[in-house]
Amino acid sequence: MSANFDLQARRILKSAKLYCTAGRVAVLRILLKADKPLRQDEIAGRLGKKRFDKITIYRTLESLLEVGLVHKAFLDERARHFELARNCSETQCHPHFTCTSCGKTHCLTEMAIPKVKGTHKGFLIHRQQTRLEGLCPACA
Amino acid sequence: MSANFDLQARRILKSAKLYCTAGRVAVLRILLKADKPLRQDEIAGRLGKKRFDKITIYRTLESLLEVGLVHKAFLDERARHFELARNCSETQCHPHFTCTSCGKTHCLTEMAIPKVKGTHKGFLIHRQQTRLEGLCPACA
DNA sequence: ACAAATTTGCAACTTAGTTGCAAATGTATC
DNA sequence: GATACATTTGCAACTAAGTTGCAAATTTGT
Repeated sequence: MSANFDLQARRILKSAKLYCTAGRVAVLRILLKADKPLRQDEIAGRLGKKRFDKITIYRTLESLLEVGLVHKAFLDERARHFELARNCSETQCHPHFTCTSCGKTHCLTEMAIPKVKGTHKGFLIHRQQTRLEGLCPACA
Repeated sequence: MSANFDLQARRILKSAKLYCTAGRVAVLRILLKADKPLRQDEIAGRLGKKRFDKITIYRTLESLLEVGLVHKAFLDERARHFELARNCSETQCHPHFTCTSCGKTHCLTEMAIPKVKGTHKGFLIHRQQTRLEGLCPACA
């Protein structure tokens, strides 16, 4: 299982034409296993004894962003959150739901958000992201 | 005109049962005149010679947030952006559009975003915010 | 004008993220 | 697997954004 994620991470990096380094494999592995957007320090925490400098983690995320493998999530928090660009179309990312009671964030990957049409008063819309707030099943 | 904004700001503060202080009037005035979400330092810049400590500005925004007069905008920037809760319904804020070419952000106040229905797999959705990306009229 | 409640400013601090550069690692080629 | 070149890494020092605690100042209701 563990090895599988590693292999998958390596394949992904290779096909994105990125140098396949220990740090990148480790970060990508964590993102592959994650079910929600993570902050730099959360990623660092999940690295366990494989320690990488925070700047390395930031730069890895930056590289993954550049090739479109990773997206930033827009949450009501000070730190940036990153996640694999999964369950996303070219024009729309899956919505993120944050519970106003417990504060936890969930990816609503199966939810269909109506898309806005391509142009509006001269604005050419390429991408759409939705943030939802309310009560999660545990708090409702 | 100037005086009108002041009066308006005072009235708003009064009806929100907030202490009507010079700092709050000044910040609210700026938000009333603004056509897009502003950062703390942008507000400070627009205060001109009326100087207030940044913490005062932050706390003012915090007070206005608490009574629902102000919202945070979700943009791809490090600093938080605040705007008056205008052109917003209880359940949905107007979308923010950021141009990927010039970087400017616009409020698309007249745009109707389809609302997600109330509940989804146990998630009770109260509020929805949309972020759009693409090319603005000037860059398209 | 007074007392109580609230807000303000300051200085010091935390947290998130960035810079520059030399050392280390990865990749392609022989 | 050694070489040369390109890219990435780690460090230390830094910037930017936002927060804290508290005493002094301001606002409000009476």
